[in-house]
Amino acid sequence: MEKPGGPVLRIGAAGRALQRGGMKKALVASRDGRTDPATLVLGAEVSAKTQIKEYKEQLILSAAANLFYEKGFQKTTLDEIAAALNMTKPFIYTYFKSKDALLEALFDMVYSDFFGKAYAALNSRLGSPRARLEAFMDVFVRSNIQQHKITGILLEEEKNLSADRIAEIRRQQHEFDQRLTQLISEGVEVGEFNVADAAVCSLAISGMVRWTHRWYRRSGRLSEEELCAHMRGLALRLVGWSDPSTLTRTRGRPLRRTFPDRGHL
Amino acid sequence: MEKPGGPVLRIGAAGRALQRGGMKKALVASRDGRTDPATLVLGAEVSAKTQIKEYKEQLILSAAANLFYEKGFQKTTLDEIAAALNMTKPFIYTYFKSKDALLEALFDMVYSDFFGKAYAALNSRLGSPRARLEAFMDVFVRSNIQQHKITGILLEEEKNLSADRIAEIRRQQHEFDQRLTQLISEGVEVGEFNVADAAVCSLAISGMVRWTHRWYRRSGRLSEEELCAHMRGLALRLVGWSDPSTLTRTRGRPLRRTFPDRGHL
DNA sequence: CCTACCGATCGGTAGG
DNA sequence: CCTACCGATCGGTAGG
Repeated sequence: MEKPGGPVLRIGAAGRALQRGGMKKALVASRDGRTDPATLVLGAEVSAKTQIKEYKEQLILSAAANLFYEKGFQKTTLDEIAAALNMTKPFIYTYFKSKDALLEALFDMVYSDFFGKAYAALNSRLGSPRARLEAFMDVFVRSNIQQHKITGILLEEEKNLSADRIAEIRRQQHEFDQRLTQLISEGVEVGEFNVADAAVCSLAISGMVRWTHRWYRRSGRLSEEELCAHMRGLALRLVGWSDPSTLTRTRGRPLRRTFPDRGHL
Repeated sequence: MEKPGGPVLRIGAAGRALQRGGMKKALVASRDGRTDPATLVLGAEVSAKTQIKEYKEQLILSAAANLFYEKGFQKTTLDEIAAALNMTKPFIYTYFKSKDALLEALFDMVYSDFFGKAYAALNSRLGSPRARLEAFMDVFVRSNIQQHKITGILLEEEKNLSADRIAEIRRQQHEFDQRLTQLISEGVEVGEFNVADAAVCSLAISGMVRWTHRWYRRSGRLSEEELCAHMRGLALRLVGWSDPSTLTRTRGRPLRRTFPDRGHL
């Protein structure tokens, strides 16, 4: 349902070169693998410079994210981030105005990417509540595991942001919860779902998914697809899904006749 | 199923006195409300001193926990903790040997209390898997909401502990996951539960419950009892519970005839 | 139980 | 893009 690898912190060939040989080799790898010829022809000098600038910002953020994930934001020093890039601290200050700005940039990247995709899945006018919930779960789970380092940072370093940013994040999180709750309520109205409290159910789903960043590893027993399938099935259980095509009604109440996750498990 | 208020950081009359008037008033409140006459008669001077010492440790930990929760461990200074107690920094050092020791003590308190209760519920030889799961959920949810500040600290400040302590915590967490998985597997074997992957199901339950510390407030819409009831019902859905007394078998497979959470919702 | 202090760390910058 | 540095913060302690 979604291509692997969002636009956030692609650590591909250049990222691996970075880990081996530092910033300079990474820039060479970048030119090899990522140059867009059209841009070079049309945009000439200026555009290439812009591209390199943005790429360096990505490399700095990538190094910062790795260290923030391993040691935490506060225990990571700018000298360490610079060392991971084979550079020195003032270099970072030519791209980011402060240590806090690095953390903010990481939040921006994930949030702008994730909410867009999640809301597209939740809101799509095509499809039953069940289909939309499944599409949403796919986005949600994949975002958590593909960006699992950044997901961890988002959860644990929130308090290091400015009060304004924290308020903004809480607002977005609240809207996210409301939209998922809304989808569940719609499912209840059309008789596909059956829940006592749509808000609690929505938060249960969020917790179940967000906790995965603590235990799931791509190198482990379950593939990404398998985890998604399990999580979709479990979400359908939480919303009390029943297939309208197979249910009969007893005193106005839908009676479940299939296992909600039979198709996946 | 469990009395409210575990032995961890009881912030009762003395704690409130602390917030109003600092350490000295809190000690007075302590003598009023908590003195055990038997101890005074038998243990005389020494025992009373020990009691006061332990009580001061509790007050320090309580002040530290509040600040760690609000600002995070690293951003909280010892001077701030001392100020919250109307004392100065060296006072804290007569009870704890370092800032890290404060965090470790908080972890110790919760872990020693919680795992004991949780394992008692999980292992009790009396009762069906369903009954044991419900008892466990009750302990798990209540622990999360009654100690919700400390629960938050446990989750977010783990990385500030020593490597040894982190390893120990991971080991305990892993054992916890395995025991819950074991209960689910037993339920599947006797036909009460129906899950594709007991380990994933167990982690889904943990995530669902642990996330509550992010959104549940006792002052909100749901009472503690109501939240517990919802969470029990949702856990039963996740494990695919079906009541053995009402199910019939079709090709060897139990067919669910009741809503797993009807009793609660 | 406090006053007064040390010493290390680290974010940030001047100047080239 | 680096060398070299400043200045503030803060955990921890001496001495009373």
